[in-house]
Amino acid sequence: MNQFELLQRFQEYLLSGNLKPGDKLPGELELAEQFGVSRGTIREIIIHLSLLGILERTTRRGTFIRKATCVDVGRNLNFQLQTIGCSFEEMKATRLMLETAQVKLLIQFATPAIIEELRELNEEMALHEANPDEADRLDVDFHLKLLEVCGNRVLQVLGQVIVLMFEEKYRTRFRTPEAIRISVSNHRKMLDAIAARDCAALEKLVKDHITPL
Amino acid sequence: MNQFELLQRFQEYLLSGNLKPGDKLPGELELAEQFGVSRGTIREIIIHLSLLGILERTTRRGTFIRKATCVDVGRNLNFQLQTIGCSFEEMKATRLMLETAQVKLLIQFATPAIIEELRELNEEMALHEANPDEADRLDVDFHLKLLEVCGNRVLQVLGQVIVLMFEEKYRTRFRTPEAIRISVSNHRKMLDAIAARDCAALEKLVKDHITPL
DNA sequence: TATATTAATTTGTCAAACAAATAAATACTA
DNA sequence: TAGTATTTATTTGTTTGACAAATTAATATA
Repeated sequence: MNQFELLQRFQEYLLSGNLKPGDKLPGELELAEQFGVSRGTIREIIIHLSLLGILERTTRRGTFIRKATCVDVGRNLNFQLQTIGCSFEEMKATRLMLETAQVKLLIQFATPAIIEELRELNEEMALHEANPDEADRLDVDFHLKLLEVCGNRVLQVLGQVIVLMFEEKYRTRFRTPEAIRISVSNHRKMLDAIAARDCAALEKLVKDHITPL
Repeated sequence: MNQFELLQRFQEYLLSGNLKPGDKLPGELELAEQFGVSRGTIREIIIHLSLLGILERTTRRGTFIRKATCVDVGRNLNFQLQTIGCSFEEMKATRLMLETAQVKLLIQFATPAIIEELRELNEEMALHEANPDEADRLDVDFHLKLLEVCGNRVLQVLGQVIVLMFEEKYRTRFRTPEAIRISVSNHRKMLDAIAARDCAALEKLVKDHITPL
């Protein structure tokens, strides 16, 4: 039995085990015995799933089921895409496409409370126009929050992948206070359009926000 | 140094190493020394990346850079999304979104030669309406080919992930000869619309193709 | 020079060991 | 008896060593 088969069996064990986030798995030795391999071998599988964010290992306490977040999934996918080698233009076009697709969902699902939350995030970003790193982080948070609001976890994962890739590539480009100011301003307009449930306006704003990058 | 940090360092090592698919990595012992850990520890990282499809391990020959295919990415992502618990409806909505976004690109990039190639794929599928497995495979091929034509690798990967996830879920659903016949027929109409460079028609066909699933 | 043999390399797998810290069990005291 | 302190067992994190098996490199031989 090779590693891929063992992983397959372990994944089935996880999916069919009525296991909830927070549940504790048996110890490594017990699992090893259960799957008929040594501790080291089953450890490699456990660690793989842990690095994927599906399991959580607490030292000297055990292995637990973890509720993998979309961020984890996105982070992994991001690295895999990087190994494939995609251009900035391709990323940009895809981002525009994804965010255009978000427009209708945002207008449908963004409650006033959510809009307020987004405004706060954006205004916090406005305070850091002299600190590109922090502004970048808040910009990512802003867009991840937008994705969360859409209520589609598949879209959310794909969108997060793009946002994370973008941030990683974008870090190397110039990030002047003025550019940050423009971003914040664009976000404000977008939030206004969402609040006004103005689909067409939001679509145009999204386009104008991404195209100049 | 924990495993996540080690993984990070190893990923940076891979990305910054001018390494091409097929290149051989140093042996496990050498890598262990290089990263200041034991063989078992670095092994766990290597195996993780191997299970992700980024590295390829050939027994008694060594570890090699692998050109991770979209299939690998899709396989992993599929499991991760399952652990998150994405619904079929979420997948369907995302697929509709992605394929709608493809419309313009298809009309722009699909040369007569490519359209002919797609027609052949589709007609081969028509021959297998009594064989759901084979028809499924050809259906996947058809959609993967469509994605390839769009000329955007990011979109391509995201689209492939969805198509592959779809196929995995869809396999469990009924696949009657009639359903396959309808799919083939839809594909024919789509190809006609592409050949005619009729954006609106294609968009509608895509929607009608996915919505009933 | 070409071939055959030998040696070195490398992964796949297991076993054993120890540190460190937690959790459980036990003993002790008021 | 109840609460606390101590001891023991458990469990992960990590390293080391070992061996099989097969490939690759080096060497010896014809």
